Amino acid sequence: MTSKQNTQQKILDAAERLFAETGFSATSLRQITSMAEVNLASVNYHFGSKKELIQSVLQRYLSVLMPRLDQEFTLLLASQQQNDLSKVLSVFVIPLLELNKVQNHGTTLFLQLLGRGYTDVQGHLRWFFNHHYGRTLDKFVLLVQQSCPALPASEIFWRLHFSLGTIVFTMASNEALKDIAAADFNEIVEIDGVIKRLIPYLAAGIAAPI
Amino acid sequence: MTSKQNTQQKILDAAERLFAETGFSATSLRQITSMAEVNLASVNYHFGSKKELIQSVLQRYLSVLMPRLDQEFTLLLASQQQNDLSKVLSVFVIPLLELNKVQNHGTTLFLQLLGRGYTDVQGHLRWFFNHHYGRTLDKFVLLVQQSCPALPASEIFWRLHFSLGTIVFTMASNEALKDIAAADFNEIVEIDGVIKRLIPYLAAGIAAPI
DNA sequence: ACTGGATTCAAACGTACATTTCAAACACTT
DNA sequence: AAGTGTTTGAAATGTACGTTTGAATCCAGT
Repeated sequence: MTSKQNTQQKILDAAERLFAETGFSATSLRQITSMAEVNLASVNYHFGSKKELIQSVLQRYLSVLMPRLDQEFTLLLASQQQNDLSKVLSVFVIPLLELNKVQNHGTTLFLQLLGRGYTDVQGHLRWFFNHHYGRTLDKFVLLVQQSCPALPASEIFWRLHFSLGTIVFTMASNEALKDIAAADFNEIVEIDGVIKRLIPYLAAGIAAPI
Repeated sequence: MTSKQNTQQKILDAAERLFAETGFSATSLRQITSMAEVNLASVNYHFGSKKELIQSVLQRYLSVLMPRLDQEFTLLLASQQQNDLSKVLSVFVIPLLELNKVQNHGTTLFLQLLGRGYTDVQGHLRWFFNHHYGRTLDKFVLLVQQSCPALPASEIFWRLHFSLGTIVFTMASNEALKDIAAADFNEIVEIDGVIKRLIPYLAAGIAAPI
């Protein structure tokens, strides 16, 4: 039993690193298993298929993050007062940073994986995500609508997708951006620095006058 | 001579559609050549390799767009007055929409391809782009800095990359977003509608208070 | 120590890919 | 109409992939 969990975990650890770095389709099971130092066949033995491995990799983070977010959203919704948009967005910060407890550099890894999930052609991921966590997302949209009563729902729809793009793209190219920032501005930026830079940008964009 | 141009063009037309839809690596030369109704070998004959085909596909748009943008940037820079950020960003609109003259749905196709260029793992594209059009981009960055004198250069760097993410992601998932908007809000949005929705969002985000 | 299910292993399978090859077909000049 | 350089065609090459297989190995319960 211990060796089984060990192998599964070794596969998950190697897979998430490679997936985050180079994307899902561009990462082969052979790369994963040789980094994890396990047999090639063990991926299909333990996870069934590459597709299911991808979902398991994401699930390790989502199962921690999403209930926390759901709890925060519910709390804010119950408060019945109109919440400032920055405050609503800031709700993400702590739960995201706590993913570092799941794994070293967990926050960065998760956000990169999320980005890959949207930019790689992985239709099953979109379904998987909506099916498991659609309810929680609905609460978030409601909160944003409440904090921007002047904006029509359709405008909010577009701006939230713009924002998703900002986050996803930033995280997908996070390594490159960090390198450029270090070279051009002598800035050493960690993931929490990026997140805290994102908040005012997103808040201003979402709440922009029409 | 006519048949040569014909085959090359047929390949380019099919390639750009498939690349935009499913990404560069996920599109095979077999898909391209069978959609274009040409022989498999003709891609390597006319373009040398898949990599060079990708660059040619992008170049068809970039060679029209970038000189136009460069011209506009130079004009704005010469005006010596402090330009409003929205005005700077709006400079993109007409040149982008004129890509529809290059090809049907040229604007959408180009922006989707641009997105793929950043999210697919295609290191050669980043080099290709910077090498050919780095000068023009520098002018744009300068304009943004002039219009946001309160912001430090490093902050502008991050926010411009956030904005690139917004654009690229939006265009990569353009089809899906259009469908959802149509279903949920009875909205029929074309590419120029998306671009015009983007401008205030981006302008507010880039100029947000720190 | 024995047994039976869980796990690992090396090897192979079938498929798809980019690229190469070389002969056939073509277009254009003379 | 012949000849020449350009373009296309069908086939093959070699590589990499995800997945499957069946035997070998491990290990807990008796």
